[in-house]
Amino acid sequence: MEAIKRTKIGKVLKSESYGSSVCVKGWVRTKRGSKNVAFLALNDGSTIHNIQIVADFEIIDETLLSRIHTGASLSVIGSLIESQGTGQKVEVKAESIEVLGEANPDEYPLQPKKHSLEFLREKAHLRFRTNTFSAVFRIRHAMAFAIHQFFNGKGFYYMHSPIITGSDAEGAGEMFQVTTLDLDKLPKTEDGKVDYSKDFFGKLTNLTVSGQLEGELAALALGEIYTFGPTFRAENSNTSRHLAEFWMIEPEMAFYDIKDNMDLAEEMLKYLVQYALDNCRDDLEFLQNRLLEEEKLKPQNERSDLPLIEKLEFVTKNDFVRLAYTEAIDILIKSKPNQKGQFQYPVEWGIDLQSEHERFLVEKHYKKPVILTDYPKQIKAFYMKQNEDGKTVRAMDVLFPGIGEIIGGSQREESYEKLKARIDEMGIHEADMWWFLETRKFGTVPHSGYGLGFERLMLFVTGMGNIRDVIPFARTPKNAEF
RNA sequence: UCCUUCUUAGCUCAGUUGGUUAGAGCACCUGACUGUUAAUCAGGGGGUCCUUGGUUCAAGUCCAAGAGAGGGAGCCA
Repeated sequence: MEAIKRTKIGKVLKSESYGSSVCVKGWVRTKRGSKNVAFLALNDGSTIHNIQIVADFEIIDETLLSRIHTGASLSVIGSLIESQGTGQKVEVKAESIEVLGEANPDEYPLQPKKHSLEFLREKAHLRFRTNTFSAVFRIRHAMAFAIHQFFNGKGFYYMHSPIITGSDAEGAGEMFQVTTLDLDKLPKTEDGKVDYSKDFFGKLTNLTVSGQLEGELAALALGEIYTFGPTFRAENSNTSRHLAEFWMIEPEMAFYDIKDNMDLAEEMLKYLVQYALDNCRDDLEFLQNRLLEEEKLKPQNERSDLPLIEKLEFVTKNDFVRLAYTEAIDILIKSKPNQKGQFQYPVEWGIDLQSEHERFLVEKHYKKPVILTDYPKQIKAFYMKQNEDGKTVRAMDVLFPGIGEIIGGSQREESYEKLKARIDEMGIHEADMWWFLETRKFGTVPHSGYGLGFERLMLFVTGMGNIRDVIPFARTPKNAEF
């Protein structure tokens, strides 16, 4: 038979050229049979939907069909016809089927049924082949693409901050050390310490915990930049919201004050959510239905207020609440759970807000995203701009329902003296920070920036509950399989 | 790292106050069925009850330690 060019299944399903010959390739999701005919659901990743292949035993050899099970890969040539069944509009009546790769049903772990996410986490190499994960990773692509589109459209430059860093002053968490030294035979200095001058870079180096400091350097010349890359934290965090390796978007903007910063963050989040609504409809609908099914098993009070798509639409249509830390503490002190002593951690000015406090503000009190600003300086990083009150800094955290902090940022301290004083106060090694300080010495300007956790955005957009399920291969304590 | 729950067939799970041969549904194999929608119906094969040690006449079940996983917390994005 003459070769026909493959058409992706997403396109075939939208076609109405009945009678035309098509070639589709993909992986079998289910096989159903009766006496004279078999039905194969075929998926190639181009859409959440499968194409139904009809294999008439008078045309397709039954021994060939016996080699086909869930998971097998096929190339099918046939004619596109209007479906005689009710579940789909079009289907392919097979004229020839080539088995590209068999999948032994005794060994292939995926079945045409619901698997637990925990089970699929251990089969991360195959979970792309499930509806849920193919939807999640198509959306992940769309979000990454939309981020570039958003910033490019605003004249931001995509800046590549280094992955390996020689400064340990970033202060965002425990770091992974990078070395080529032989750990069994470490070179030592005279006083018995490791001699890093013998290491690859001639000094102690780590994987980055943030591209922010380098991002600031670029912003103070290019104007508006963003980074988007992997970030590494060696924290022993075992939660559904933390990874040891995750992706972060960090815009830095010259001449932006804290309000400009908040405006940008809000506009960006709404743009991204709207992009998903406009471009990932089928996948969102699938994930929404999946969540609704899952929630049927939960007691009423644990169910979410809105279905996924309505929740996303709500975010795009409503302004975020903007609130100073001091006001937030007031609200919390006067709140019912506090009056009734239901908070585990007591509320008073100066504390770092705990999950339970953030959740109260976002999920109970306002029921919408909240941007908190002007935190006490003691609980925030050294580079944040100090307010005139001497007590607070121009930090901003964007809090989302169900997720908590999705963005953390601030206006940056542009005064050389104030920044240096803060570095001294916090005991940061000044010699490592000379380059950062020089930007404030030479032509300093007010500027701002923030960090968006890409996987936390993914949690929100997909409605998934565990961050390990929105990144292809999760790196967490005691787990770097695949 | 802390608190808590869990670990039984390939998957999801049941297994009573400790008791004799450990079960179900799905998946797989065989057969039936005139186009199915996670097809259906009948039959069949399939077990290191997470590991180690202990208590007991007897442990899937009780106790201890360890491993792994889930949920919550801390750290944060």
